[in-house]
Amino acid sequence: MSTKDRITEEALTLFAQNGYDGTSVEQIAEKVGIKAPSLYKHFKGKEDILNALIDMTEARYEEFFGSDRRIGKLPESKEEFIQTAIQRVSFTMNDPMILKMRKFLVREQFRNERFAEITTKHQLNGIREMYKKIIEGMMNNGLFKEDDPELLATELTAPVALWVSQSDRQPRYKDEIAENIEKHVRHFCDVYMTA
Amino acid sequence: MSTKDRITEEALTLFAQNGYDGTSVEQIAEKVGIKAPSLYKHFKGKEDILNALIDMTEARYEEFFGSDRRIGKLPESKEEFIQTAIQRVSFTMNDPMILKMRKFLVREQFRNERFAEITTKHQLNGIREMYKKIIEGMMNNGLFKEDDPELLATELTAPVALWVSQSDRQPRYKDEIAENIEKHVRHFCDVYMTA
DNA sequence: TATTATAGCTAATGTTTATTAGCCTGTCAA
DNA sequence: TTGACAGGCTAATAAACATTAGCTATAATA
Repeated sequence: MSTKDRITEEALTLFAQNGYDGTSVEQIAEKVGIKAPSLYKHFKGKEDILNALIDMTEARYEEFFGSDRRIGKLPESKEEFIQTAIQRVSFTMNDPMILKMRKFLVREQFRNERFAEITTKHQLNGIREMYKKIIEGMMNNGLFKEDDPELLATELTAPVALWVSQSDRQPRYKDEIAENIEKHVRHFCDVYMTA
Repeated sequence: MSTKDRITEEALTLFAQNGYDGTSVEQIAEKVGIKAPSLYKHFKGKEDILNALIDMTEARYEEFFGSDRRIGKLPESKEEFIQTAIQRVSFTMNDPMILKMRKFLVREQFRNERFAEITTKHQLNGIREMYKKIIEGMMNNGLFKEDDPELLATELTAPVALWVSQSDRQPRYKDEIAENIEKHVRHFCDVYMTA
């Protein structure tokens, strides 16, 4: 892996842990295994790293959740819907890169408009839009009762998003949170799915 | 107002805006109208201010949302339930002190266990517990269909919490967010309330 | 009235931090 | 072989920062 990539990698880890203002250029350099001034051969300055990171975060997010291909084929039963939903959450909750990106965003969301916007997409609109499409499709297939897909997507994803952010903050409750999520998803399906 | 109180007040504003690490003791002093060294007549150091603030945040939170008296009398109709719910959200979203406390917590939630815990209570468990009690009571009065009050409370409050945090981040969408919240609350009531 | 505590101030200190200047070495193309 | 460049290094710099020392004036207290 190139030094430049190692820098962004370690910077993301540190920014997620201690925030941008709580991280020094020297700390980043040390983790990479170089001296701080060498870092300026790859980036113009500290803020340049931050901008590279937000670009990377956006790109990775797009890659993971953006494409319609991510939806894959529509679940054909209640149990399949539940399984894929839970599996998706588990991935989101445990993948180290996504976890870091989420903590990074939560910490820096107030830095400027762009950060705010990406944070909203990342933890609110993105996943909701995805489920809106899935639920819409499954409504057409008669697996969901007729209702507003947007509202249903919100009611499914919002509790999950909140619990995931709790697990970022208090990882020791992960198991309990996973249970809550499963219970919630099952209840949601009982209420809004047919049969 | 005492100088000590003015210090915590201005510190909260600045910490909410720029974070703890992004705020200098000098900035706080300037807003208060004193010089930085004078601040040490009231607090042992910067971290001492932080701790005073988290105490204050917890106390205010308890005051606003903690007591059972906050629940007041149970709503006696669907429309009353909706009205009080929306009114509560509007207060939460717009009260300047609560808004600052929330931004402060979101920014500093990873600082230590205590911050994490208070953040979870503040934006997750606290409000859910309150609505769990309300919904439980209204179930007994026949206004809600029989169901798990905890799950219903989650499904009501989680989307609201997420939208409120969006409005902290992107206040220009406040109106749209308020609309979404009202739509969501009405849909929730249509599904889970009787008649 | 004499004294003491409070709460402000200026000046200073030591540390941390981001960044720059300038040097050295290994790699690769001309 | 020469020359240029990439990417590392050390040393230095200037600014920001938290904090301390010590002075002073005012207000409360004895």
